[in-house]
Amino acid sequence: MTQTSLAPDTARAASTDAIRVAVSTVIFTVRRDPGDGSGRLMMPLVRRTREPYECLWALPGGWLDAGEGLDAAASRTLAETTGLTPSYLEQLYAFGDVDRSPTRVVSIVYWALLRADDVDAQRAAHEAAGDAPENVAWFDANAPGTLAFDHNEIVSYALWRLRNKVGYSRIAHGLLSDLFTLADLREVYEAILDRRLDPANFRRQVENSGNLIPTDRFRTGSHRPARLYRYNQDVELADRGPLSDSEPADIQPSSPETSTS
Amino acid sequence: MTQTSLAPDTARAASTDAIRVAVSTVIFTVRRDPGDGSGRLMMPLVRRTREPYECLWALPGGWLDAGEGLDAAASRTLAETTGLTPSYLEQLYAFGDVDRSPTRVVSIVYWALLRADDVDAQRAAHEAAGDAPENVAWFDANAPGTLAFDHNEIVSYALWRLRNKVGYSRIAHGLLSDLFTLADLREVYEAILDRRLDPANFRRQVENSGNLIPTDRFRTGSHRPARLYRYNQDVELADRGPLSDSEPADIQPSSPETSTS
DNA sequence: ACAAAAGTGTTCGTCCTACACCCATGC
DNA sequence: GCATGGGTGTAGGACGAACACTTTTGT
Repeated sequence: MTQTSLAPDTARAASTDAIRVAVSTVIFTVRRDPGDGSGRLMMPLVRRTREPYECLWALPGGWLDAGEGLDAAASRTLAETTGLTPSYLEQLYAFGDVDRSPTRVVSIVYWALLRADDVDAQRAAHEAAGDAPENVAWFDANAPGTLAFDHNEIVSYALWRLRNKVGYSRIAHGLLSDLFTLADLREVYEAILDRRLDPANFRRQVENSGNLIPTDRFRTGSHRPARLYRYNQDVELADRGPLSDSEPADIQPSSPETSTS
Repeated sequence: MTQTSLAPDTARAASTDAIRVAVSTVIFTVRRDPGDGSGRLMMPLVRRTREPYECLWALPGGWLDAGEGLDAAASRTLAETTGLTPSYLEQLYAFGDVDRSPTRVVSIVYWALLRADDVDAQRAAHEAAGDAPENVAWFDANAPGTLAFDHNEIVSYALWRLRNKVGYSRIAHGLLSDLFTLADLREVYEAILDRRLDPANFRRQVENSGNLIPTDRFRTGSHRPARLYRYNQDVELADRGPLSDSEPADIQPSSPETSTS
């Protein structure tokens, strides 16, 4: 599944019982709602241009190449289909039910985070280069509508994992730019957890966690200026267990080749 | 920081070799040490009978069949290679580095738990039926020696996950029989976490968790009799997220055939 | 009687939560 | 001045760690 608009021509056509391996990614970002000004968790999806599930929206992804690892395949297919390069990438789960696709496909699914300022920057870069990806649209991660394959279930699982992990790791920082106020950070937490947090208690929690380095800069413009903070780079972005040293999920820019057609 | 040690396109192998999908399982049980009487975390491994890594010990597993789901494949290959049927089974991670095997193999790895009383019972049943699995031996999960492929790394990750999960779910119960004392349960926790726990505080914690139902039976034989407890079956064995309702990792007996992939 | 495990009680420190309150800026 | 978000202080409750203590058995 999840061959988005990517060419599956390379796949051997005949053998019906071959098990193919695909890689897909659930990628989140937080965008400020123009309405009430609160942050909303958003997700880019790709419209399918062929059967099965033609015209339905699906997770970005593609086939695993014989010469690339799983992490690399996730980065590559994500860039090819959406033009985006995430700030954080982690494997989510392998989905392999027999009936999840008309042909037998095992999907290694990743989940990723994208910094708010990167969304527009990367899109603008693609616009300028004339290689803007087509068939990509942004959806409310909490209500993406009916998706292709078992992708609704996958998105639910990714959301569950994100909400869990925000409680015991620093992944929320993967959604912010280098400098941010505590209100920015709290907005991300509130978008993920979908509930309001006490500003006073939130401040103390993140200050005591030792992850934040206060700068001497402030953001002005409304009311009392708010201090800007930076991440402590010594601390891991997220707890990934003993696998964290093997491949730290740092993404290389990986020149996105125009291929969405 | 943008450079990740990824195989460049020059390394993309000549033939478009098919990517094969394997399923392996890290299975844990707690056995009482004959020496000091404390519980020890043990793990069955299978000796490889062919290249690569011939004669080295490896995780039980096998190839994914075209007509079976991932969970079913994990149960089947585990039974085929070790003759064991676990009490708990959950997907761990998908390993797919290009160089983790001479041929390109993506391994969907599961981890499983086995009740202490099931180990001997299942082994005795196989002895009687004359289909006792060969090339299977039990190892200390904390020091299994040098294993085939990347299986040392996989075992480390499974141990990390087990130690984490024992803190916020009831998986320890997957290692005990139906009736058990609080000392039995504590012994399991101590074997997993590899440290001693205060009996008094441990008692209150598990009693307040609502997972235990006290029976009116006691275990006698040494010192003051200890009350026997039973699990509250209404509570999930482990927190599996939104996937828990899809396939609750309950194992069907699935006739075990002796083999060693 | 004694040892040892089962089980209870109490104290202390830490962390989260709610909420009152002060501070600094734009208007 | 006044509204608003930034930032501090503080009291109360939940919970875990440490440990003293009582209970009940086998020997």
